[in-house]
Amino acid sequence: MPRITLPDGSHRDYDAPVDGIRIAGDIGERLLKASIGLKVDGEIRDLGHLIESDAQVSIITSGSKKDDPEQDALFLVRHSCAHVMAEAIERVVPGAELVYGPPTDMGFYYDIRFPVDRTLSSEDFPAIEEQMKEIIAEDRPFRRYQFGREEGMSKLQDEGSKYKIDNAERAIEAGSDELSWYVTGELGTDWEDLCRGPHLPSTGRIGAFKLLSVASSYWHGDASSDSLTRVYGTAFSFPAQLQRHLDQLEEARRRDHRVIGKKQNLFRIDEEVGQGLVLWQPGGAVVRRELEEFIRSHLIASGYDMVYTPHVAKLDLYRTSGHFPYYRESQFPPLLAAEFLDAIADEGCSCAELSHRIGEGSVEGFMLKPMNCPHHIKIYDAEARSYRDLPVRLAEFGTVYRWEQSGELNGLTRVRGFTQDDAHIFCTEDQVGEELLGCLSLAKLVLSTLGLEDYRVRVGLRDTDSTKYIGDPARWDRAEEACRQAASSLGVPYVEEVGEAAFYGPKIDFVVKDAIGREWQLGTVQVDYNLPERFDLSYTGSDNSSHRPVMIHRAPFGSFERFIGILIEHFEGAFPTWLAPEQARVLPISMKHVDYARGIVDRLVAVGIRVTLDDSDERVNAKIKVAADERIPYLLVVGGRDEEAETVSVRQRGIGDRGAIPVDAFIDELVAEVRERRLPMAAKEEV
RNA sequence: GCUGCUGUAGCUCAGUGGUAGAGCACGUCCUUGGUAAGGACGAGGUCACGGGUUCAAGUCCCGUCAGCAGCUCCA
Repeated sequence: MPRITLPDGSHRDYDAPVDGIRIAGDIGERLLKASIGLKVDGEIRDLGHLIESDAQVSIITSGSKKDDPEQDALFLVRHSCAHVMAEAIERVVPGAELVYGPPTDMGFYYDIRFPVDRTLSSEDFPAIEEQMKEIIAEDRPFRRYQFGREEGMSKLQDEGSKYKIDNAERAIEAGSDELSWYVTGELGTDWEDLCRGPHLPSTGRIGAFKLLSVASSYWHGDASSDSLTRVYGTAFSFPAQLQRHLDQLEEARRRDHRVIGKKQNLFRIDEEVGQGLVLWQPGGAVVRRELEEFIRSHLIASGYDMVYTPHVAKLDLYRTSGHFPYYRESQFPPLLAAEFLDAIADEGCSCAELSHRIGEGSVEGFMLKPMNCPHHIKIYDAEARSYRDLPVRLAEFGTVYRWEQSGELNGLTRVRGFTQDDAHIFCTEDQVGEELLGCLSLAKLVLSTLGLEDYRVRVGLRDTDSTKYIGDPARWDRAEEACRQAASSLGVPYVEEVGEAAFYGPKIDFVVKDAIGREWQLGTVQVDYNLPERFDLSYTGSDNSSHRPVMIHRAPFGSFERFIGILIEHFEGAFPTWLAPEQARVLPISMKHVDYARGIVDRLVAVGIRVTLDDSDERVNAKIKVAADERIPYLLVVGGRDEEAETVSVRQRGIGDRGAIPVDAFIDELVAEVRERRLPMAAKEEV
């Protein structure tokens, strides 16, 4: 006799198993009409799911646009839309084999194996969408049919899809007693798919959908397995929701750092220079330099020593550190010493053999550095260290080179040569906690100055069941506790992730949220017991005996390339004045006022402002349009009236025309804004 | 690396087998203009690169390189 407890705490008793249609109908006609599914003891179910015993039940409705924090309704809509799309694709492309089609955070996809002579492209979308509209218009019910294991498996054997058989085997392995199919309409005549569900009551409840893209994927995510075609789409209960989603995608495209970077001449990636290798144009170089100076000033104030190290080192260094040849796949190939090449050529060494020797690491030469730590370790080790010297904090904006797969490269956010805000702290074990907190606090300060106030940290811990971690478990426990402590005392949200530690120590990752709510993974802080061991580092303790220091790697912003890419998108190219490549532009009303304008430029240059003069023979309207498109923070319009009164007429980005301001007062204001690294008002509000 | 799409002027793009185009930017001239594009004229291209098909290729085919979306990867 099920007792159904509703979210408001009230309950209804039934004397027989009951489904959601009955429950919703008992509550009210309007609720029934809006109902699309159930949540039974936290699990999403079909609206028609039969509840046989006492349960907590809430009814999922297509509901109002804001009223679905759990996205349960979207889950149902999207999952069902994936089925509708699959049916449509099978109609359009006979012989397509379905593999797997789940909903995702933003929509859904279906992985499909196409006949060898057929591929799918976005040109096929209109035909598929047409079929989907028909299926939705028919408003066919989703019906669930369950079979026992044997019966279900034999049905699948008859159908003969190895992918679906595999799905079923996995479901059974995961403990499922039965297999279920969903039929879109009538069993035997309409389309069906092996599926765990749940689904909408009928296809007509899909209010709006759109196919978005096509990509390839691998069966089981395994690159050596079958290659599948993945079709992406998204779906909502209401057309207005879809439109808002598409608007958001448009907003993200407008902020694309690759587009803005090109338009504002911040950086270039030139194919003759190489994939993933960034050329910083003068404008982008200003942003980077300002950021470097800002971070450097905080590093120095926090007790770091700045160092410089070369971009290459001998392979031996990386044999000691373990980077070569172990991580060979993600490094640029070694630079082989000329003497070495000559010598093995004399021996008659073939290319194949040379390649093999590189693979096993038995070559002599140099390598572009994939990490800065070995160099910093050598600087630590250059002096005899005592416990009184610790912690030693060595910082460098160190450029490293990594051979990212070509498909991974993306603007500034994934590149092959990049400069980290890197530092290595050598300390005693007792100092680890305090040093971790110092790293996090420094990052917090920098992020808040840039208006990136919304972020969280992830603490990566070891999986105690695994054997891949090196070092003393007791020491691991202490280091993990120190990471937890540091993260929690920072006062920002943090999550712990077991199994995410590096093999050599636990770590803390930064994830920031930008102006439109997207999350970006920045850098990490990592505790390392491995490298001090490999390089046999030591310090003399107060007991006059030798001890092993602990190392902390920290690059909280990751790299300048990625960080600036994120900043470009965060600010939509409208940098705060202190970072803006061009901070002000003087716009004379006519050529008669160019001399006065030039005088203003000189005065601003004298106080360190980056300012230019627009002496083009254009009207002021045109000059403003051009400068506004370039997102210049201050436009100073000057004409006869200003010349007489010693003023500039200020147009401020984001505010508009502020009218005439005495030159001295404006200069004071601008200098103060830059010195204090103030944020533009708009950016602050949005965060 | 894999799949799909794309590569034409500095930028954004049109051009589907028959004499390379537009807008912006750039140059010259006219205009001397008070808050989001005044006007005229001009210069600018090995149509990514290499092969092939064809009387004829920016256009069709193959390969290479590069970009984009996703997959996989990210010490």
